[in-house]
Amino acid sequence: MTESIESYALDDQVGYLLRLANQRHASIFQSHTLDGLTPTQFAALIRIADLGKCSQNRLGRLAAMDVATIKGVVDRLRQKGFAVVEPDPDDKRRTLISLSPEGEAMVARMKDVGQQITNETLKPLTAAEQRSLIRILRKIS
Amino acid sequence: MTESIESYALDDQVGYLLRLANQRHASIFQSHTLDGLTPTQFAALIRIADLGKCSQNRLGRLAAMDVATIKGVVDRLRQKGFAVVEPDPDDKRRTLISLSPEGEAMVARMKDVGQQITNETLKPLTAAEQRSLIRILRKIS
DNA sequence: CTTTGATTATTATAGTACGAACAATTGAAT
DNA sequence: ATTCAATTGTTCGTACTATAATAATCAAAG
Repeated sequence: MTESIESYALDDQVGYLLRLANQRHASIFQSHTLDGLTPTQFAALIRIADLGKCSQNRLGRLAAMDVATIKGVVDRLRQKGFAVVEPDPDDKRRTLISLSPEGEAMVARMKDVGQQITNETLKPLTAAEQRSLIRILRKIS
Repeated sequence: MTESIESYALDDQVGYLLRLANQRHASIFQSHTLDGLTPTQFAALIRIADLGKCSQNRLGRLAAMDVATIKGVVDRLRQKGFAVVEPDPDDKRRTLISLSPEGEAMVARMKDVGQQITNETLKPLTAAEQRSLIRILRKIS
C-alpha cells in the first residue's frame, strides 16, 4: 500500500472548474461576437463607453487588466478603429483613450449580443442557480 | 435622450466575473505553488498520475487542453524533470507521457498545497456557498 | 493492396496575462 | 530649487489558449 488514498480529485477543484467554465464561455463568445472582438476587448470597450475619455492605466485598472495587457488591448482596439489614442496635454506621461464613432456603434450593437452570450452560457442552469452563480462569483472576485 | 438606458452592466456578466475569479485563483496559486508550477502544469501532472503512461493527445483531452497547449505544457514539465517522453513502439504517431520519480514526488507534495489553494480561494464563501459554487460550475463546464 | 478517412503530433499566428525592468514625468517635502 | 517618491507608459520574457495548416501514421473498406 504505497498508494495515497485517492486524496485529490482534480475535477472538484475550483481552479480547474473555473478554467473549464472560462473555456466554455470563450467558445460561446467567439461564436456570437462581431468583428472578431474578444471578451477582453469587449470589456475594455464597455469600460471606455462608461468612463468616457480616460488614461490607459486607469482604464486598465477599471477593466481589471495589467498595464502590459491593457496596452496590447488598446493597440488592437485602435487598429480595428474602435478606440482613439491621444496624448494628455495636462500630463505628458498620460495617454488618453476614447471611443471613435465606430467604437460607439460597436458597443451599441454588442450589448445585445453580450446579453445573448450570457444567456447561452448560463443556459444549463436554473434561474435560481444563475443568480446564485453571479452572486457567489462577485464574492470571490 | 440619445443615451441607452444603462442596458449593460459589465460587472454582472458571467464572462467578466469568471475572468476575475480566475485571476484571483491564479494569484493565490502562484503564491503557494512549488517550483513555479502553474495551475495548468499541475492539472496535467495530476492527470498523468491518475492515468499512468498515456499519449500526449489523450492527456490533453483528459486535462481539457488543446493539442497545441498540451504540447507546450508537456515540454515544460519535461524541462523541469517531472515528465518523461518516449515514442510509442506500437504506434509511431504517438508520444507516450509518464511521470518521472521527481514528478511522482512533486504530485505528492502538491496535493496538500492544492487543497490549501482551494481553501484560500473559497475562503470568502460560506460552506454552503462553496458547495453551491462547485456544483454549479460543474454544470456549466 | 490500395485508397480513404481518422488520428497524432508539430508548427505558425494571434491574443491574453503577469512580473520585472526602465525612462519620463509629476507632485510633494525639505 | 532640488531631491525624492509615486505614477505612467513601454518593453521583454514567459506562459497559457485556440485555430488552422501540415505531415506522418494507422486502420478499415473496397
